[in-house]
Amino acid sequence: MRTTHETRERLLAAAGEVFAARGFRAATVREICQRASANIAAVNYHFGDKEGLYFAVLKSCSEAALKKYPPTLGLEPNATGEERLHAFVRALLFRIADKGKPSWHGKLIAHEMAEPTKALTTLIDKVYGPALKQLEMIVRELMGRRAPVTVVRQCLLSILGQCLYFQYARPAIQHIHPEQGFEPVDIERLAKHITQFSLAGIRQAS
Amino acid sequence: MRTTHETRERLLAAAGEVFAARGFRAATVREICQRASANIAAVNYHFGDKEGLYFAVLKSCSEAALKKYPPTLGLEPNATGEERLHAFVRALLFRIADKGKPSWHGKLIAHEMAEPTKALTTLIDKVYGPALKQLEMIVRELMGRRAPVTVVRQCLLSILGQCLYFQYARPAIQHIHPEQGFEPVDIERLAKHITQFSLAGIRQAS
DNA sequence: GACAAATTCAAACAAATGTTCCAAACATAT
DNA sequence: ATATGTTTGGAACATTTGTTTGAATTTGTC
Repeated sequence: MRTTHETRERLLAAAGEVFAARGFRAATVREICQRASANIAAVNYHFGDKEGLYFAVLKSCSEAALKKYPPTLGLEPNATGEERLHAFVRALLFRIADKGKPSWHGKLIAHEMAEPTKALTTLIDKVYGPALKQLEMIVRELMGRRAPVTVVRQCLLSILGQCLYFQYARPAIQHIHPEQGFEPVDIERLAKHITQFSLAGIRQAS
Repeated sequence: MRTTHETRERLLAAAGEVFAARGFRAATVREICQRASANIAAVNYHFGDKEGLYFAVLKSCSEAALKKYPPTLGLEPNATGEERLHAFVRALLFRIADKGKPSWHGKLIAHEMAEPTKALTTLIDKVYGPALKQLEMIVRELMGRRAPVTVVRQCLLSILGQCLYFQYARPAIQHIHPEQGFEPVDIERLAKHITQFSLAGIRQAS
């Protein structure tokens, strides 16, 4: 039988919104089903239970985010280390600031960090591991072969921290600095700043 | 009547642990009362409702954290901008990495960020506003009077991002880099790195 | 010691929530 | 058209959770 899985898709979409807005625990299957115009029992039928739906959403979102903004966003094959760092930062920021489906991803991850479920480690290994390796190679190239691993790691965390801060502290930032926008123009500016800031930090540490 | 408020204090302590571990919604008053060896009705009697207890914990924790690690931690009155930046970063990191009562604070804030309640804006205005102003003055001093406000703000966010990342992504960091410790020695090293990294970034942006 | 206020306690309540059940509706293949 | 497997619908169930209630107990004051 060729199942169209219409309601399954609708559930996935609705669950993305609700989980992102309320977090796993606070989200109710009733609200999700209502938004999806599905029956209450639909979640259990299609995903086993609420947790199964959550994992499916997480998987779907992270894949969508990485697909829409790959870490090599608009990069020449023979790009320099500086250009590759900029591309990485830019893609990461756009992934965070996106307003469509991938944007749920950021909020879901934020909830995961504050209150990790079993899904977190899986997600890190499968989705973020490769991206992190990539950044590590960029930093290593910028610092030279002789840089100790601990220093490379610290620089890695500094770069990631600057980017992910916007995911973590968005509500606070918008409250303290209401003039800070999150439009594409602002993101571009931000990406340039973080790249320059980090390049200076990296060179100083080399 | 001179009320000793013993159970009130015990509730506050127990609630700190439980709220930090599970977040506001997932925490149950039953578990809190059990840990505090108090009756189920104690929360409502002493704090009105669960939310009242939560606000009280948040207030108590943030005050304790700022008191234990003031932003001027071990600073000479005639310190240089570099020294003051280092002191600020160091205090912030220690506040985050603390294992006692103030450590709950970090996790509570993480939950607030992922899912803001009314308490967040109040907390930002009352507790974090002053500390942020302080960092802004340090950065401004380092960058010189002629630095545009937008650039200062970006550097501010870069510094905060590097520090708060350890609060936000602790579970992920510990999973990816299990060799990264959070002991006082590690924090000192980290504070030095972030300070140097940021100083280079700031000078580059000036 | 007696009285009043404050606190604790056990029990129950009301609302919300994830899940299950089973019949009805639907789609597909023979 | 019939049979079979799949999906949906509505209702009910079992559990959890925050809150309330009213009596019992403790505490402070005179």
